[in-house]
Amino acid sequence: MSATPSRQESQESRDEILRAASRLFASRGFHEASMSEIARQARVSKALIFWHFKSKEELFVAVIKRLLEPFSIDFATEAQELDEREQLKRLIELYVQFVRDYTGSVRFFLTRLLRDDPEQQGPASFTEQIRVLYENYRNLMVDLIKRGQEKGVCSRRLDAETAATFLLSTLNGLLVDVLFLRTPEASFGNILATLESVVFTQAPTASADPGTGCANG
Amino acid sequence: MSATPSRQESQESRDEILRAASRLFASRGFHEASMSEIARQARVSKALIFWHFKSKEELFVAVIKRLLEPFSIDFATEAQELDEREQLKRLIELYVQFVRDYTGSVRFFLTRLLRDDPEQQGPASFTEQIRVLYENYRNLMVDLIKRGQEKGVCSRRLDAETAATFLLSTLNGLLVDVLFLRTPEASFGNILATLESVVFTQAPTASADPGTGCANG
DNA sequence: TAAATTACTGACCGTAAGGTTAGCGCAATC
DNA sequence: GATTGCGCTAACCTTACGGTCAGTAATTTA
Repeated sequence: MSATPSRQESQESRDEILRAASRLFASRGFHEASMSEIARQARVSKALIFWHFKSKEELFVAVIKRLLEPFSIDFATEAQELDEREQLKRLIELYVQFVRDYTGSVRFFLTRLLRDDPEQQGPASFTEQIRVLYENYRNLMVDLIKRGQEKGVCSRRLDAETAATFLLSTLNGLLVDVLFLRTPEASFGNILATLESVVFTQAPTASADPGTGCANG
Repeated sequence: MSATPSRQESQESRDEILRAASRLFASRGFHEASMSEIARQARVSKALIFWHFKSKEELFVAVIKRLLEPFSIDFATEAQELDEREQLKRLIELYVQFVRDYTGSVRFFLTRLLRDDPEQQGPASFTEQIRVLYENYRNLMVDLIKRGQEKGVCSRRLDAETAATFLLSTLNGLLVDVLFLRTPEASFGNILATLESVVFTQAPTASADPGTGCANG
């Protein structure tokens, strides 16, 4: 805990910088987050940042990498013995949980996604990375629904692709509501239940469920 | 079309500036859009911008006002003789259409919404304005659903508030999909149909509808 | 037609940004 | 125990920003 630099403290200062940078990039965006401010918050000199990372852009990329880490859920091995219904529920739960836990990062991602101008970007671009991640999650969902439909657990009213899009859209929308418009989360559970009533067939495993699924006039 | 300024050309140059500013603010955000670049694109001197608007912030506000104009839909008078079912459909259609027509503005709004940090803002803030607009739209929807439920046109499986949240969430999610992730719009129609099957009771006015609403096992 | 006003510009200013450089103190290597 | 190199900083450089100002040619007012 002294001012004597060592191999190990180098790593620590690097981390400190990444933490400060994450915070600032997330709350202000790339351009409004200044290197001086990052340095101040990380309690190091600005020059040290440029010693660790050769440009602001490189620092940014490092931050992104770090934020993206928790996304790599090894879902396949995590929830193998559950049936399709429960696996799907768990997948949705993971999504909601992730957004809750990493709200800052999600905001950050969305901001970047929104800003990056349409099309024409290298395949290694940030937008592309996120799209791939999202696609993977989505594919997992499509597979689950397909298998669920084969076993009669999922409704066939929509094909799996459409059902997944529907599911994800509503989840994303809920996310937008809470994140952007700051709607109270009151109706959240209710809505998830409705969602489930759309993708699943009638519940075999009973749970606290007020509505009985299908209303007619 | 000469270089002679006149009362009328003042208005024209002002418009030119607003157009350029809209474009740049939308594509780059507030901070990355520089006054010099706006001036260049509007083909006027930077000083003229400061003659029309006393600061960058003021220019920005003027741009916002302009972008917000098309939002004021006088829906009430537009679709009075339709029944609740058709009115709701029309309301959804308007939303989708708006997002399609003003994608740039919507991106812009979202970016702002995302950036403005949580809470603590004057009630006249931009975020607040948009939230009010959104609330109005939402209330319209809630009212329609309530009336629809009374007349048996809308399903009672969800209370009107929750149903509206559900509807809007999915719409927003679809929007995010198309806007952020650039998912093909293929499944769009299918999903809207599903949405309708959730909020409405069984269709009295028949249309091309493959699924029969309720599947069991 | 002289004075005042309007619409406009080029040159300029202070500030803050991203980035560089010269060099410091400490730790390990020989 | 001198030398090498790592971790780090203060001070500096260049560039681009938002914004100002003095001035000018045309138009309106008198």
